[in-house]
Amino acid sequence: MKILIVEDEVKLNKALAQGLQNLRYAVDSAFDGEEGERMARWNNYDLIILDVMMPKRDGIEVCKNLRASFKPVPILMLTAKDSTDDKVTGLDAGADDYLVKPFAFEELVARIRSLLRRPPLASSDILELDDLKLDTRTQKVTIGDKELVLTLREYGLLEYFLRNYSTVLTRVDLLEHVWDRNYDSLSNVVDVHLKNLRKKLPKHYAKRIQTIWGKGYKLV
Amino acid sequence: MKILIVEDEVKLNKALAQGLQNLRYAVDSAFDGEEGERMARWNNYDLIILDVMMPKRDGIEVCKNLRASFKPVPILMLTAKDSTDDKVTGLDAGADDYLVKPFAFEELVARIRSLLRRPPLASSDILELDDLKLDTRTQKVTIGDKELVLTLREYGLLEYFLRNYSTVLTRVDLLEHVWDRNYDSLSNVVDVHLKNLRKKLPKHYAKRIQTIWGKGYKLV
DNA sequence: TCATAACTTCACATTTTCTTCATGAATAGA
DNA sequence: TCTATTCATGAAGAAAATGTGAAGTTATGA
Repeated sequence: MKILIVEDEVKLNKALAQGLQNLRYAVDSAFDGEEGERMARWNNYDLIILDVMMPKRDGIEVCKNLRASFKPVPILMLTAKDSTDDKVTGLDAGADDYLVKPFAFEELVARIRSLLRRPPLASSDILELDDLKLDTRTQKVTIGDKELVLTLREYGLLEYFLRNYSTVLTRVDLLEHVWDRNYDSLSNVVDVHLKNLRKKLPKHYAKRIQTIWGKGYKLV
Repeated sequence: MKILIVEDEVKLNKALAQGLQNLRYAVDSAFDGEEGERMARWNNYDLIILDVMMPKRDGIEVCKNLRASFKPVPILMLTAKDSTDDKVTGLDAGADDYLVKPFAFEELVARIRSLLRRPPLASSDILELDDLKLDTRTQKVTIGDKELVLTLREYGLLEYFLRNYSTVLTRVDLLEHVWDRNYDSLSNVVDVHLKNLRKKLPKHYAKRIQTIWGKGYKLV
């Protein structure tokens, strides 16, 4: 198991590294956010311990950047503050757990174990279909590294299809889950927005939203 | 994804609604327990945010009632109190998560994400006949690993036969269950579609839809 | 307030499936 | 065997569902 420690306090960094090495983890150290992010990109760590307050680039940003490029590695944040705000910002940025300084080494180890035990959390807030990715945090849709700009309804439809992969969805289903006001079912709004969505998707994705005649649609 | 907010503090309700709308959720609002419960029953929300203390009917009761009528929607409770007692009551009533007021909006969002991550429990029942399988969720019919493409009526007939294995079904039975509008019984629509279905099936399956002379058909 | 983008409605084109119909084949009973 | 009835089938027009462009309406943000 390989762990990256990103922490600017040199003493703490070295102490943690030593402690974890004693427990037979392979450990790399980085001493600022920039270096940490670079190392995280180039290697496949099993876990990253990430300090929040750091020179050059703070932990929140590093975390966001890694998640934005779909690195699903578990991230454990270290923070000096205990404010809800900080906690939430960290979790929202895509961290999996956080620990408030100062902490007992034993507690850190316990959390590391728990994170490593966890089944690989498939980049949990990102819905994927091959190289199409929909990030529910940033509400961005990308295909490869190209962003797809969708309107509210198009986004809603795509999200719902991704969450219900291969399920046949009727127009009423879609109206109920993507629209907030209720329409009479004889409107063809769904058809129209679906057409627009298909048009924005590359052809091979558009084809995967199949029309089930007399029933509705499904994503395959 | 559609969310129902049940919260009597109008200002808070509206603020939450606005905030969630900005995150591209479809949002409905209710301002007391009674209204909330009614809306929850009439619509299929992906999540319900439910205040505990409310006029007319409190959140605990609404939650219990919904669970009693088997609404499996994720429920996130909001409460002003932090007593364990309250928390337990809420979870006991069938809530899935719990948030104490005042809370940071970001934390609410983090919890919503976590609840929505839970895969929708789409009941997938599969009807089988040897290696012919019909999945009602995906509405896909396969024989071995080959897909059989059926039209609406063909699919309906096959499904009904599978559900009534070895029962003699009259043309009227089939008309009533597979067709929605009513035909005069002297039409031969059923015969025609049955012929088409048989034609698409491999011979040994086609033969198993037997003609019962003077009565109807049965699958054996 | 105005300008712009997004949404909804509508009318019509297109596609797919359905139903009818005519005819021939099969069956049961006399 | 003959006959009346029932069933099977191919083909074509009818009907229904879906796709689409454009106009009108609503919402949003500067």
